[in-house]
Amino acid sequence: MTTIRQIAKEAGVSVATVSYVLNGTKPVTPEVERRVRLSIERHQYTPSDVARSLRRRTTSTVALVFGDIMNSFHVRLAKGVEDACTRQGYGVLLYNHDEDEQKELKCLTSARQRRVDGLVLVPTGRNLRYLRTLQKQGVALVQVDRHLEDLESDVVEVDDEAAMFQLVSALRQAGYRRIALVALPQTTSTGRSRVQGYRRALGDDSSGSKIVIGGFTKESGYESTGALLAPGPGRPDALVYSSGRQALGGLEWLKVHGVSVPSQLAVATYDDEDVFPILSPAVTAVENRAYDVGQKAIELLTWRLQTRRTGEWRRVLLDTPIVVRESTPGLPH
Amino acid sequence: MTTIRQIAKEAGVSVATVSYVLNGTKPVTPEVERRVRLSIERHQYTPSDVARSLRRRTTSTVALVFGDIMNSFHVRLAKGVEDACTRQGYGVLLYNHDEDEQKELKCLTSARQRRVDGLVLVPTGRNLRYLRTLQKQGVALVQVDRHLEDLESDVVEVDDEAAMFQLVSALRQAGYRRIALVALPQTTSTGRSRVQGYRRALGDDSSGSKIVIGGFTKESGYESTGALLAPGPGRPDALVYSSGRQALGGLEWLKVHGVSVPSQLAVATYDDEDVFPILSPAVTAVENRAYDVGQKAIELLTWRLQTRRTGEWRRVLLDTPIVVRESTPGLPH
DNA sequence: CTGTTAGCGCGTTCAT
DNA sequence: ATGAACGCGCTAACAG
Repeated sequence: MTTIRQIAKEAGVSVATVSYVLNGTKPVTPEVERRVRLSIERHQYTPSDVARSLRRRTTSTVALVFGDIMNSFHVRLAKGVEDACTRQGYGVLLYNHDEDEQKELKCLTSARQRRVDGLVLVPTGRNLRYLRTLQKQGVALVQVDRHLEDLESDVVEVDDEAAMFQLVSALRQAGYRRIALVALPQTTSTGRSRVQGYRRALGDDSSGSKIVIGGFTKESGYESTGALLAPGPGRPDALVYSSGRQALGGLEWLKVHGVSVPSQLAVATYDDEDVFPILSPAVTAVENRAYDVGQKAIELLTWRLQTRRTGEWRRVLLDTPIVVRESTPGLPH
Repeated sequence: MTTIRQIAKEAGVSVATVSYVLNGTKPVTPEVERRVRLSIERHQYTPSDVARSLRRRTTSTVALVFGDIMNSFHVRLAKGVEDACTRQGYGVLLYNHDEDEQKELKCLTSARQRRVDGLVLVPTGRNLRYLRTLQKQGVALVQVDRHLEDLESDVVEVDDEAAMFQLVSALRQAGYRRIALVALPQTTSTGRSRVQGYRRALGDDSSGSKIVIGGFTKESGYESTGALLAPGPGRPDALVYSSGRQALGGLEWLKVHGVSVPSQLAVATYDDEDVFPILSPAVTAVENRAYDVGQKAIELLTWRLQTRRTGEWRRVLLDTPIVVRESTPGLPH
């Protein structure tokens, strides 16, 4: 592979000069520049980013670490991050931790070893210590979608509590009385906020309250639905899912077991999967602004990297409109 | 940031020794090893992959370049690639080209500059020359999902022609007579194969044949459906989409315009989006084995990288079962 | 055998 | 416009 020295030799100049031409760092005689460019062209020469990174002590790379790219929230997040990074000249290294603390640590280790400049993380377990050393070493960290209580960093989230409160309140006002919730694991801030919003909306009247803790997968939605709709008294008249994946699984259960939506049961969910509009009935959902979250995260990240400042952490809370559709008759549009 | 020299100094040995301990390259006295490890531990030292890459002339990184991660095929592909790469110790750099030739070139340029070892590419336009120089420079290239006719490389694809042939044949045997097709742009091998399969299945009887060339987006599916179902004679009794995105858009059109599936119109599509089972009616689809494609691609890639062989290109063709559901009454399961 | 010295890989940047 | 040091880890050749 061609190196800067070969270009220099062929153009009859020093390597420094070639570097100046390449980066426009210092003025260069037109004639010399011409010769250099010619040689570069002839060899299809491209400077090595790895050598460059070594010298500059930055890699222009950010790691994107989250649970599972098959999750619609994460896909959009990835797209938002990717678009923003491309605009800013950053590369994106992709890591899935599958909501497993061990795997997450491996991702973080690898990212550090690769000397990424920044880290966009949907944190799982408590790899606190490690994240802190990362920060100390100058890696810019942005937590997205959820955050660890004991870790100071920039954070970009959606206002989960408010959205869930709004959704459940609207259901109550529409006359639903036994509103059940499929929650997320309470180990995540997101999971907790959504339950809080639900509780606050129900207020003192927790008679119809019913919560099952589900997971992040379609399968967990399927099972949780079965658990909530077990025959017996106090069968729910409305079901709220905490994630799009859960809802997809849940809808499958309902379809298989012949529960008709919305006549027998109203359904609403977090995360606006892009099929919800075309389902029959179309599903009411809390819009997930994952794309915006990704964009914003990179915005904060690049600001940190450019200013090299630390402290005064920012927390961005995006509000999330509810899109009312056919699965919840009675809700105001 | 800690360097190998600081570790060496603190442990009272030379940098070479530390390197040997790190990589197990040469045997080292237990006592010395202990001291080195202790110092490494104390400083949370991790060797820099960028320095390592510079020296080793490999980056243990592959670039994944495709149209748009929002596409279900690409998501699964990404997951397959990611899983396989993680197992093999490779990092994954993510690039979207949005089916735009210019952007694709930028992705490729960036990937080259970063000195990735390999490239998993869903090729768009004809950046042939550039891809060839990449190959000459030792970058392992695998084309996936589609391929450029004039570019020799390893290829992993799905047997599009066969799948479409099978699907349309089955529709004919079930009694459908006016089977319309929403195709993909004919600039891609995939787009062409799917049309070929369709044509071959119809045989001489092209009377009911009707093709509209759509794009890669949901929106294009929406519009194409409108075009095919314009009032008039010879209205199709079955509609086949060439991609999951198209189908999602198309189903929205059908829902909006009150066309009832399957009583007025049968629908089948390529790409098994994971909501198809829960739609009403559930949609018949050609399973997309994107995850397997990704796995296989990395398998070929790492083989190339390890053996450093070139030539004798392999082409892997995965077969894709058809999953018959409710949207196509009469089809055998 | 164990450990050291020295220089490489490639681009950047400061002093000349 | 140039020479040379530098960033950081690897490894061939060499010494004890």
